[in-house]
Amino acid sequence: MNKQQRLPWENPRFRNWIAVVRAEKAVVRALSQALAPLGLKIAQLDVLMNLYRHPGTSQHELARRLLVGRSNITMLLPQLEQQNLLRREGDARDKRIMRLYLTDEGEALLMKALDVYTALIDRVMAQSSPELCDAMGEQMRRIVDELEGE
Amino acid sequence: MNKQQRLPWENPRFRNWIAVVRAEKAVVRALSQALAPLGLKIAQLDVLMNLYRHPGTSQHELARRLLVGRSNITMLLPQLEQQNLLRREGDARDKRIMRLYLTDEGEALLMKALDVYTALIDRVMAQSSPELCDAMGEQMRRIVDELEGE
DNA sequence: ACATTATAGTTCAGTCATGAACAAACAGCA
DNA sequence: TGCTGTTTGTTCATGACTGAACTATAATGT
Repeated sequence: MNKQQRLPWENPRFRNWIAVVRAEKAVVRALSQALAPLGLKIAQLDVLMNLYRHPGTSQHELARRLLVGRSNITMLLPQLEQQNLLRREGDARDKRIMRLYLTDEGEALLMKALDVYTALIDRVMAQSSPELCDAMGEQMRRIVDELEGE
Repeated sequence: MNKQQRLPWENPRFRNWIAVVRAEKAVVRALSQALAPLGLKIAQLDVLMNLYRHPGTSQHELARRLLVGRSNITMLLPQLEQQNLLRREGDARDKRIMRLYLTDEGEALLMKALDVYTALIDRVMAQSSPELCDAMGEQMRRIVDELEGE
């Protein structure tokens, strides 16, 4: 019950995790600024990326993949739709489902945004060797598995 | 200008970074749930931790260390003050400054919360060797340095 | 001493995500 | 067919955080 032992800032694991949080926050901030000239928010970029990889996704699937609530998607789409970045089509068989597709314009903007994104990631990840980077990615995936139960 | 090369999900660095974001999100979610029985939010725990390490901090300093706006601190404090977790004292020399101190009650609750926090971090970080964990922490600190300019 | 500038904290309006409650559409089974 | 339960998307009230404007104090320069 020695108090010193309990103080987490002397625990390497704890300090390292704090570093993860700070780094994530810093990159998110930098990415937000880098995307601003394109008129895109990170959440919107996430949507466009997912639609590029999975055209015809329903709003429910999209919400699940992005780890956000369905209502969030509902409120995110009109902005993107009005900018002609994506279109929504009612599913023929199931009238509840709205299927989402990128427009050409949306795809073009996505490509620009991905250039920005990858440039930033390359820059920050270049601080370490590819091997260490891979090891860290693997470590992070194990954490997710541990917490979300495979 | 081969399109394949530009798609970031085939870029290991990019995929590894996505893993970082997901892991951070998962841990934050788990921590929120683990702290709920104590009646604490993560933002509140951050405040208590900082006050423990730096008693007498001003609100401005606190905001800067937590990387949040000053107004956020202003709105965070009354809840904690009403629960008798901390107290605010006007600085004697500079009447603008409010200095913040943990109460005994606040310190006691902090210790409980830290137990919860360290248990979670130990659990997720136990997925990897201490050496790898340290290497990753170092990597993250380099990222922060790179983005925030030392 | 006085005017200017800077700083600490507060207030307020706006943004973004959440979760509960809801309507419409579907699925399954008597 | 009709009843029941489920799923999809929307609406709404709520909470967290932000940044700009504001007040009060303090520091600086002449």
